[in-house]
Amino acid sequence: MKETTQTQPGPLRVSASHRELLDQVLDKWSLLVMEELCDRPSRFNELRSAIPAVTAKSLSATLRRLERNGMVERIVGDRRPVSVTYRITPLGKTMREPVEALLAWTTTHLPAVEAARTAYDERADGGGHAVQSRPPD
Amino acid sequence: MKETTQTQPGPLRVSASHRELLDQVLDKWSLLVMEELCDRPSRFNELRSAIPAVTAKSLSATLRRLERNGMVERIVGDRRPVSVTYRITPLGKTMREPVEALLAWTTTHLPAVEAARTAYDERADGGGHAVQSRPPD
DNA sequence: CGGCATCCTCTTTGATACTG
DNA sequence: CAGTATCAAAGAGGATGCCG
Repeated sequence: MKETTQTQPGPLRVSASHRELLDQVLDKWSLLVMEELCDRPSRFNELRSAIPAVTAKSLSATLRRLERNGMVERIVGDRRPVSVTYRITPLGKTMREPVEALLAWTTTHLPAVEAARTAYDERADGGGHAVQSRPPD
Repeated sequence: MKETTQTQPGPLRVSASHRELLDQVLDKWSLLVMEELCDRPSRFNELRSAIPAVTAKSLSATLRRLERNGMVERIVGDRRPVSVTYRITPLGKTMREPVEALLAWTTTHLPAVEAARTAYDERADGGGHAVQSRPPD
């Protein structure tokens, strides 16, 4: 394990601006889209194919939001039936590292989380609360 | 063509399980609650005071979800008017690093994002799309 | 092909009130 | 104090249809 990073001093301040930005950038479809665009630029319908569960409306909204936040770039070709390509921006690329760290965390700890879920569900299922007494303060 | 030939950086796989876990742990109130509990254990109404915008219902739901996922621990004191304390678990602490990395990212890049937003809004306001021709493919 | 507009539903959230 | 129950409001998201 590498614990070279700061662990105990962190303020972990979650301001409204931070929250809003995370909401816009980590929402349901954004991560999938960013994942695709990190690999290569894609056109609208390529993205739809790559992410079958997304509807045109949601994809469109996601792309516009990401574009507005400077994460992706919308490139319109001058062909006839219009061809639009989306590409990740340099700013968008900077997001990759922290997001990957987060994803790595989920990969590492998902088993522990699932164990906790099972334990919790069994506890709730069995009857009352199995809690130990521990006087606070 | 290259399929999933990810190069140097990590895979960035966003599976359904990852997505679900992130949704449970990064949602609207969870980060605020975790932030509080990282500092010190707190009781229910302490958390309500610390996070004025949250309702009892939402806080309750958030805490139960975090508890189910093994991120926080619910400790019931044996006093008369019941005192319940919430404390972060070791598993919960492991989340702090990647979350802080993400928060640091927002802090670093929020100015760039806001600039992008302004530029986008002005572009949209001015009229149609200011698009440059760039033939894809 | 790449969208946006409309309608409609389903989920989430908040306000309020009540309980152990 | 620490919640739960209920209702109302809001919003995300899907389905469909049209347009450049």
